[in-house]
Amino acid sequence: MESSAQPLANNTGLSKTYEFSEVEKRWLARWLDEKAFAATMEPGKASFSVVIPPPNVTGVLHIGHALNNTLQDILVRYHRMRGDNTLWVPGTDHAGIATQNVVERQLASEGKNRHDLGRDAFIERVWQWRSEKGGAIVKQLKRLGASCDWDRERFTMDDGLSRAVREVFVRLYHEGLIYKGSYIINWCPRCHTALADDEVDHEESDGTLYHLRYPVTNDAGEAGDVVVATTRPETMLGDTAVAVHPEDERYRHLHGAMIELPLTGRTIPIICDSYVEREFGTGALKVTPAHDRNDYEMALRHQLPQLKILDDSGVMNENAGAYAGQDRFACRKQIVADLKAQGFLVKEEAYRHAVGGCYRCHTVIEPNVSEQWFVSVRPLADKAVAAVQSSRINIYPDTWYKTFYNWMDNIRDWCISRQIWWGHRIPAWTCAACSKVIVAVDDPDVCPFCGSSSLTQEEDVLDTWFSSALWPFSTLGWPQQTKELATFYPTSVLITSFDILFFWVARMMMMGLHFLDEVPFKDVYLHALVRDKFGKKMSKSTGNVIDPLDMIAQYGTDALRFTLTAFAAQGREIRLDEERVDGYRRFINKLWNAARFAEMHLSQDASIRPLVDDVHPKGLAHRWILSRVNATIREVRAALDHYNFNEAASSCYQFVWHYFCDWYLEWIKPDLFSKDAAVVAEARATLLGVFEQTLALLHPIIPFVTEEIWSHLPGERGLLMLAPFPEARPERDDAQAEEEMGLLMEVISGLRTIRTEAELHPGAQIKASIFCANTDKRTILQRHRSDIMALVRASELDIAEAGGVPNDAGHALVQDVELVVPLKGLIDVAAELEKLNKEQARLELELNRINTKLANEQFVAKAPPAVVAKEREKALELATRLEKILESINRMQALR
RNA sequence: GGGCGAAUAGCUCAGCUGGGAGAGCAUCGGCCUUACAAGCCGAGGGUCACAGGUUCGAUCCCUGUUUCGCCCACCA
Repeated sequence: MESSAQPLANNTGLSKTYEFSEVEKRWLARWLDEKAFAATMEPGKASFSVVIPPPNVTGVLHIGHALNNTLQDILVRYHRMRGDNTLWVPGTDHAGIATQNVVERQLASEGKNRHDLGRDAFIERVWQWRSEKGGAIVKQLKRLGASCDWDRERFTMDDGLSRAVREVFVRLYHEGLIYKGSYIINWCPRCHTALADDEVDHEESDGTLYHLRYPVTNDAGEAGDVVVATTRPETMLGDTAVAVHPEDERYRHLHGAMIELPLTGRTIPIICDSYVEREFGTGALKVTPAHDRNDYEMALRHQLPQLKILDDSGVMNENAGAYAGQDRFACRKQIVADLKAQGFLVKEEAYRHAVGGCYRCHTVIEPNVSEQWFVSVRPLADKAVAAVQSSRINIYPDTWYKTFYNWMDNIRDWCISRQIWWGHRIPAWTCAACSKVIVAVDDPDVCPFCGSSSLTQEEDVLDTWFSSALWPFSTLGWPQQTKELATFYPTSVLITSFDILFFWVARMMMMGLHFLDEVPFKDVYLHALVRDKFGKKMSKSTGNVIDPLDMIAQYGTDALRFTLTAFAAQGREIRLDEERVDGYRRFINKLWNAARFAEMHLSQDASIRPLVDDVHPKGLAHRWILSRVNATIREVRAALDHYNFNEAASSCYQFVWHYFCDWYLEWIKPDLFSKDAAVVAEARATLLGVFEQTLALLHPIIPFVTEEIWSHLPGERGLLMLAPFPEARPERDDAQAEEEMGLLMEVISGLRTIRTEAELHPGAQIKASIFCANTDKRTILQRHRSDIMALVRASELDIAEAGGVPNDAGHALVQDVELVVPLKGLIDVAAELEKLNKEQARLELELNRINTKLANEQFVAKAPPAVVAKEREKALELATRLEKILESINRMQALR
């Protein structure tokens, strides 16, 4: 057929501007309709699987989710395109306390509480809430483009997972790794439940350190005083001893003495314990075993009684005597006042210290002694540590290893019971007849020990993290031996935020290794927290929250995804700046416009064939861009294989904008418009081939725009998301083309610089000379003479071995090549000079005016300093501009 | 108290086992050149925190200092 020298009709399929909102909606629907995200389990293929860190069912998508799920989606799409059996399991977490709080608030607004409903009705109510509102985050994840296998969505409370929870609990119990015991735990007086150590947030706060005088009664008759220091004076009502360090000389005479505890009339002993820090406070420590962990442990060592003075709501109980019924903080004030009145308060000093709060509701937690269920984690932790040490699990970035080991070495038993209703109720029953405890997977009807049918199930539920710990295998069907489990366990990588390394990641390792004897995931990638651009944590109260849904609405999902990817450098906190999102939106737009250009040249050419493997274009630019594509493919693959997401993004960006658009497309324009059909065909084929590869390469990061463009490229094609991921083809590496293009690009840039510096009109045609003594380089330059001329707008270009540089010429040297552009005669010097002179006059006038103003003492003294400063700035600016104008004038005059 | 990390252009950051100091944004100058002014072509801008050391050579490795940030921890 005839080659077309005309641009093809403007009636292209791609709209002039990229309407991301419409495109995203359309493709998401299509992907879901076609079940393109569904896992495959074809024999003989490699497997790639990921389980989503299940967001709380109460959650809404925040920027952290957006980051987390973008990174997962990139890997999942990448591996799916590589042809692996790929599964991404989605789901949500029942989030015990958080969800119960939400529903309780709802009830409160109706003037009710959960006890009004009773346990069963309340749980029913939570399920109802979940079916109405619990799916919000799932929709948002879809909108983000998350290519999860949505038909496999799981919920930590659904039947299968609940079954797994029971199975695990029962097995651990019978192995002696779960036990019930009385111990001091963190108690939230608002949520009315125990909290694990890591569910307590310690925050610095300003408090007061009270020094209290306790009178000593000594049998020998030498009465004296001991002064103790405390931040929580109300707990003195529960003191059962005062401790001093055994080697503290100051208190040696008091060993074995007794103290008359003020306000209570109780008498308590002085004990010696080396836990006491002699340097702190007075060196004497009041001991309140029921309400302080260290005191509790000390009390065990000394067989001291535990006296509880607070109830579960943080209200003083009957043991508080006259203070019973007071709230703990009100009581604190009262006690201080009373002690002061009776002369027992020695001093108060301001004191900054860390106070523990409930991680859900931020209520100050109260250490409390109670009956709880625990997991003995030591044996489980040892397996996890061994797996990491032997590299069966790798952690990225590797800075986390040390933290991980350190934490695992100091791990304590895990308190797994929670005194709430929403969650997996502990599968333990007590027989009223024989008092034995039955722990079983299935609800027992009768006591297996005595046959009695009066069994009472444990009231407590399990810590939310208990079920999350099973997530990698419970979601795959365990305890059944499913095909999914066989295909996808262990999962390939876990991507999560570092702040749940211990809550969750470590516990998954323990459970996976214990029950399946295999790691739950081979790699762990811990990403940073997303902060604002000043490095501050985002929080509603600070008002610096960047809402991903806003970003999506404003800039598009792809722009947000690309931004997050570009920021995801390992081991670095992410300071998200909205301007960057806008910047990457422009990148998407650039890609869109390149697509429009490509489409213009490709769409109506029925004979167009994409580049096939055994065809090798001859044109330098084609060879060069194919070589660049190869390099980029390698970079992106290597980056993704090593979780260097930012590098993948930056390679793509560099390739698309600078190699492909700035150089390649500009370079091949003459080819595309050529009269020579072979030249046109080669250009079109290469353009199509390269563009296809580019889209495929970018797809994992920006799925929507790439899929849309892909669908408009000529030829029958399926979904891009299921197309093969590009592979580097060594036969297309072309060092020679890279070198030649490198030289030409430098020469062209050099000539452009001369043009710009000479202040030539960009449209003006120049006559340039190039002198190059190097024969090889000169040959290259001569071969591409017309390319150079096109790209620097030269009407004439001499390429010679050597020559002289005239005085009135722009001159530059790149790669041993002298670039010369004679300036004379290229522009209308007279007209230019007139323009410049006018500008000079204008600037001088203005400058004069400001200088006069600044010379005026009155002005400088009385005007607001900011105004004066601004005037000075302006003067400086004008002066520099004037200087430049004068330079130009000089140059012009030299040309005359 | 223990541990970890960071310090590179005005801003946000790359710089992946030692040899060229880089990107995006912002700034300045010039352009609506037939994909893109959401663009193009150019330009300016850095004692790579500081001080030592190793090396032919240090942003990079070592030591110390300073300043930030984070995590863990029972000093009441």
